[in-house]
Amino acid sequence: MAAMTEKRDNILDSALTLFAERGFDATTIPMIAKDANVGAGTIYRYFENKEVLVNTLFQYYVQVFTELLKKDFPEHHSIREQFHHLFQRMIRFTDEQEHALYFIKTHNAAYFLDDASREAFTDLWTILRDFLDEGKAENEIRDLPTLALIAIIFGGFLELHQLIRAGELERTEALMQGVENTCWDAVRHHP
Amino acid sequence: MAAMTEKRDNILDSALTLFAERGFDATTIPMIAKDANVGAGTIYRYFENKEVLVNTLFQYYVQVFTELLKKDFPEHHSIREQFHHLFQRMIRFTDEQEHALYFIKTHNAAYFLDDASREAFTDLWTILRDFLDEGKAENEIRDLPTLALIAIIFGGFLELHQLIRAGELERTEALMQGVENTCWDAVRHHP
Amino acid sequence: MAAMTEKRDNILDSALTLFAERGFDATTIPMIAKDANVGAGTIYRYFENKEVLVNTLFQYYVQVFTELLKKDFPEHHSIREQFHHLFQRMIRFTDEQEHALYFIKTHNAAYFLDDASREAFTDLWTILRDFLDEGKAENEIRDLPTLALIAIIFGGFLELHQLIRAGELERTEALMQGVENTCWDAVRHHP
Amino acid sequence: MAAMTEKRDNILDSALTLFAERGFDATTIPMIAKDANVGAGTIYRYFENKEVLVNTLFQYYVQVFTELLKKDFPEHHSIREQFHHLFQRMIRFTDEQEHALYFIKTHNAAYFLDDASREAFTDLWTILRDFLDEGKAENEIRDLPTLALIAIIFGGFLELHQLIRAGELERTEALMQGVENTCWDAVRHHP
DNA sequence: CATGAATGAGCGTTCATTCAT
DNA sequence: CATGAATGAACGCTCATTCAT
Repeated sequence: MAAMTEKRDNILDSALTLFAERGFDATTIPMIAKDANVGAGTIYRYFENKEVLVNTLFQYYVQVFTELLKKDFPEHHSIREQFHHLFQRMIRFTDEQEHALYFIKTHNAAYFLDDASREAFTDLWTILRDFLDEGKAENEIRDLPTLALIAIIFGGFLELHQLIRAGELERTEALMQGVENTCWDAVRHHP
Repeated sequence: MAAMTEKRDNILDSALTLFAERGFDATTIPMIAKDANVGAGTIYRYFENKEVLVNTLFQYYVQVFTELLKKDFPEHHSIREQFHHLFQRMIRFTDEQEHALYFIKTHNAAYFLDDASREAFTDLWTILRDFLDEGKAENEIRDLPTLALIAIIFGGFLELHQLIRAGELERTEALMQGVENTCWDAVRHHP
Repeated sequence: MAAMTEKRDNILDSALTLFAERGFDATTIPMIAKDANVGAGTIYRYFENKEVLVNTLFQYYVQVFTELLKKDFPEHHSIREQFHHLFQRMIRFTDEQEHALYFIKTHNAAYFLDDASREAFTDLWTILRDFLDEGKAENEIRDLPTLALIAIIFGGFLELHQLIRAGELERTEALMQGVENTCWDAVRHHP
Repeated sequence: MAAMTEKRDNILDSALTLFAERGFDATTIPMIAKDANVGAGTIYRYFENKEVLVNTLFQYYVQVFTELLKKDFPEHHSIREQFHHLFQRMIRFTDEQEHALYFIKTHNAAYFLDDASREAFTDLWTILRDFLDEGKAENEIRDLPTLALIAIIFGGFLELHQLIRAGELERTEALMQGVENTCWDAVRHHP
């Protein structure tokens, strides 16, 4: 059972790893096929072409990430606690899905992303946007365009994640704690 | 007059934009040629090959940026004033060459960079590292790995810059002022 | 049946003809592909690149020729009979593969030949050299540098072969007989 | 004076040397221009294109060679003396025009030769043809198709010349004497 | 006339995509 | 359905040829 989509999943898994490790342009379809133990032609039974494959992958992991952030969101707790929730989930996502966030980070501005992918990425931002807007209303968050604040937190966090992935920085609890504080100090309202 | 290097400059300009927007691998020589309004072969009169072109470009903008940061650096002023200098120069650099910093950030670890490019990048890196290390020594900057601090500032700032370029955010003096404060609050030591 | 290597053989056949007629440098991959009725990319399924193709071809025909000369060599017969054996086999080789010997002769000193090709050619050379040296030792062959004798026989024979191929001379048994005698009179010791 | 064709001569000289040393395909127009101390465009003032240049060159030297063989031909001497004359002139031509015969030898079957070049080459053979026909009539020359005899002498001689040029054989008087005897023994009538 | 910067066709090669099996 | 051999468009790059100076 479930054999019908097994190949599809293998293809997606292999594609994720290879896109993260080598990038979209340097990853060939035969490479993915070999890693997924399928024929090159088989990939085209599940995905119209290479761009559809990468967009499918991108949207899937952006949605997984989005849902992870949303789930168990401490609606009625303090802004600081909500920030902690979001930040910890971001960290958890990078821990659980070794390649996913790196793939998202390195491909989120790519020329081949379609509207659905860009929209999914925007949805991800919406969570942060709503949170920050609420925080600004409560005077807990700095009065700067919300988009700008997201860019700073997200851009900073992803850049850091990239360094950890590249092995240039060690992922310790202390570091993650420090980064959370850093990002919080960046966006919080300073009296 | 000055027509002798006009084509070379057009090529470099087109290459910068395309490398920044699509990346080195996804940018083809015919694309650059078309954008620069020259024949594909003409590019090879000025640059030995595609890798020499990208390295020339990389070194040029890294050096321009490095010199811009170094010039008039307020050596004996406060860490905050030094931060202000660096941040304003970074803003000025992105204003003057909207693609250059993004190009540098997305290509600084690329497989095709030669020794001169890596060296130039190290020089740039050194300015920021020395500044942050000095700041940490004076207890003015947060005690986090220097690499992490640079990642957060750059990652955040560039993500923002992308939004401005995309027209999603308007570049006002007030915004830039706010972003500088945000980044300062991120990295400064909070007593 | 046997369809699996049909394309490979077509490619080799076309390459042999074109390399012989135009030379390696003037023969393009598209030319070979067109002549072999395959796509240009197909050639690269069978041969890593153009140089591997030409080396494969070279080694193959040098070996075929070498073995043809060696087989049934009348070791203990007279020099004249040995000469007859070698000459008849050379004629047979050109009859069976009209371009092969000319291809070998025009490419045996080429810059793109690899070690295996040079070695194979040396083996071929050795047969003729040993025969002529033995003949000189027995005072049956003219006392001229062995290299010169080989050059004269091969140069003469191939020039003639070209005339036959061009249709300017008819290949009759009498002609071949006459040519063998001519070449023998060229190299034999005249008392 | 004579300045008007000086450039043309320089171009032809450089082309001869380069075609002989590297072959037609591996010689570029800029190479010839540089060696001849003219601009690349200048070559096109004197020769319509690269093929016209190589054909002009080919025809010129084939004619020079042809005339050298014809001049002072010992019409009423013995066949053997006439053969000696022709052979010595062949040798003299290779001595005087270091690159010319090698160029002719390596390019006489090339795909780019036009009708005039092939005709000139045929004219060269005509001298040998008339001589051999006369010799056959006098029963001094072997009874084999004249074309075949020319191929053997000429092919053999040129192949040998190539070895000398390549440095694999030393050009001594004894060798040249031996080669003449070899060729004579090849074509003469053996009673 | 002479030039050489500029061009673009065509090279060797790769790889996304197709389709006969 | 699954495959991988085959394809050909498009890559980076070279160089014969043109033409503004």
